[in-house]
Amino acid sequence: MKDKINIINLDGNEEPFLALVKDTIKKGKQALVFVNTKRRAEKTAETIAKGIKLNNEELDKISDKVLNVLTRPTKQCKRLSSVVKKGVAFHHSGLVSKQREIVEEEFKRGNIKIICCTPTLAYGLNLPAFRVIIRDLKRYGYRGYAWIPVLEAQQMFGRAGRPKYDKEGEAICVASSDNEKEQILKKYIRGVPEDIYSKLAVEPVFRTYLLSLISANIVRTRDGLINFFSKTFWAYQFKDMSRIKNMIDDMLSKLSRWGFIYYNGEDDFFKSADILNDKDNNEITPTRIGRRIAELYLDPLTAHNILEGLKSNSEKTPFSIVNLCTNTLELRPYLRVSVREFDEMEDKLVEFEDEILYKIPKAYDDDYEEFLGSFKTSLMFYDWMNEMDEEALLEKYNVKPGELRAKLQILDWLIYSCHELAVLSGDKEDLSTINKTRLMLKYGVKEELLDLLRLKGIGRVKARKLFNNKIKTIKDLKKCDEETLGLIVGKKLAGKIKEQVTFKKPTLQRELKNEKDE
DNA sequence: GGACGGTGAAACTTCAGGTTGCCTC
DNA sequence: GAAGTTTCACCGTCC
Repeated sequence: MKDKINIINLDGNEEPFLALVKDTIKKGKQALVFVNTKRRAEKTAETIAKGIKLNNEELDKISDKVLNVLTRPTKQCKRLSSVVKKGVAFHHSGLVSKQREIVEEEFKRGNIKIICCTPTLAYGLNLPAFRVIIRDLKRYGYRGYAWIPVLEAQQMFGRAGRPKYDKEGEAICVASSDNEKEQILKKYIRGVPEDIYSKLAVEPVFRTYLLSLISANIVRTRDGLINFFSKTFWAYQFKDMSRIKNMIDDMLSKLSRWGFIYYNGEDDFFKSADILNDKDNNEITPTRIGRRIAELYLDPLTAHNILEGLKSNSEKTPFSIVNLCTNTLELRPYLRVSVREFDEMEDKLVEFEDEILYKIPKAYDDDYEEFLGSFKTSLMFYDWMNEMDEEALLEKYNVKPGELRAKLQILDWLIYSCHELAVLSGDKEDLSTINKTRLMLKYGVKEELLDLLRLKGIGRVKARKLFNNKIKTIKDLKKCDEETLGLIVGKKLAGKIKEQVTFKKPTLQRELKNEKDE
């Protein structure tokens, strides 16, 4: 297909993107509007919803569905629900996954006409529209406010034109001045995409792959590893094989020092690899822990730090486990600690100091700010475990429901990994605290509610209700008559609960079941 | 005189996303 | 860079 480039000059008072959106709907087509922040995605969706006349029963139903995805709708749920009524939606990582699914599905079905989104929708998903409007080609990043990469813009352009429905598609960049128009033409239309670089050179990626190659029995000697990496795109691009060899040696040495690999013929598992470098073809074997780390897809450094933390003499508490697992690369980026919060964080730090299982950096250290960020993130998890109201928690930490869920999911995986590491390192003492912590996080409850949560149909809210009515255990539930129970949790659920406690023994299996978003 | 509320300017803050990861009846 | 949020000075009103 041949690309056609047109420049449209819009005049009038209306915002250009609004005029474009209205035109799309008039044509009976759909559009994606790309913007540079989550907030802007929501605001733009609201502006569009106000500016168009679209409403039908089907949309009312979808709006309702979107509103009631969580037990209690958050501000964001209400906002999304109200724009969906008009056939408009916003889409970004802050949405709960169920809501994202609904928005995508209903766009495919043609019910939702316009989606205002961040780049989430440019990747992976097959969500083509007749028209793609790129409202923002600049975004705040590590280099300040700057143009987005050409590759990314092209990825967005590529969403336009639906193979089955349209012969062609339109990708429209919005410029705010003549000068900007020229820049956009030069960079994105006539320009060349950026080079692609191998990610293998990034240390966490490199060490993870190195361990998994050994662990999966793909390569078992130093020579073999060098040979393997010499054939990668990284080596092709990087060219300097001697530096790559050094990196491999350094990493092997670390992995063996951490006890994740050993060299055959050596009885000391922890002997440093650099002593053994001359034995190029000496077989490298993963230790049991090393193999498990690779299976868990954990970064070996994370695993090492968790193991060191577990070795600490301090007593393990739910907070200390959460904090240990939060202070990892996997949970980055951490929440930001603003200047205003600095003092508050330091006060909290004094309060929780004894529960931190690793060395706290000094205030003048380079990594102190990063540490405070991870500390703040663990405080958010701690509030969640202490049953803080979800809306209040989102507000306090300035996060969106989807982001909280995503972070909780990663933490769950890390705490499971922590459990596995504790088992393999023979640390039986801490297992029950680790398991307990994982459950408290899964349901967002204090320890005292865990017994009640073994039953189906009871979540954090109902369990708290029962507990506050002095029904604290399964035993209490057995004693309580169905009528009284019905007054607390509703008639229907009371019956179900009674059935569970009378006939079946509640299983703990439910506890670790995947219950998405709730 | 002092407490209080409203107003607007100035200062400050924030800003995308993420493969696939483990367990499971 | 832009939009939203917080802070603060200033002013008028009321008791």
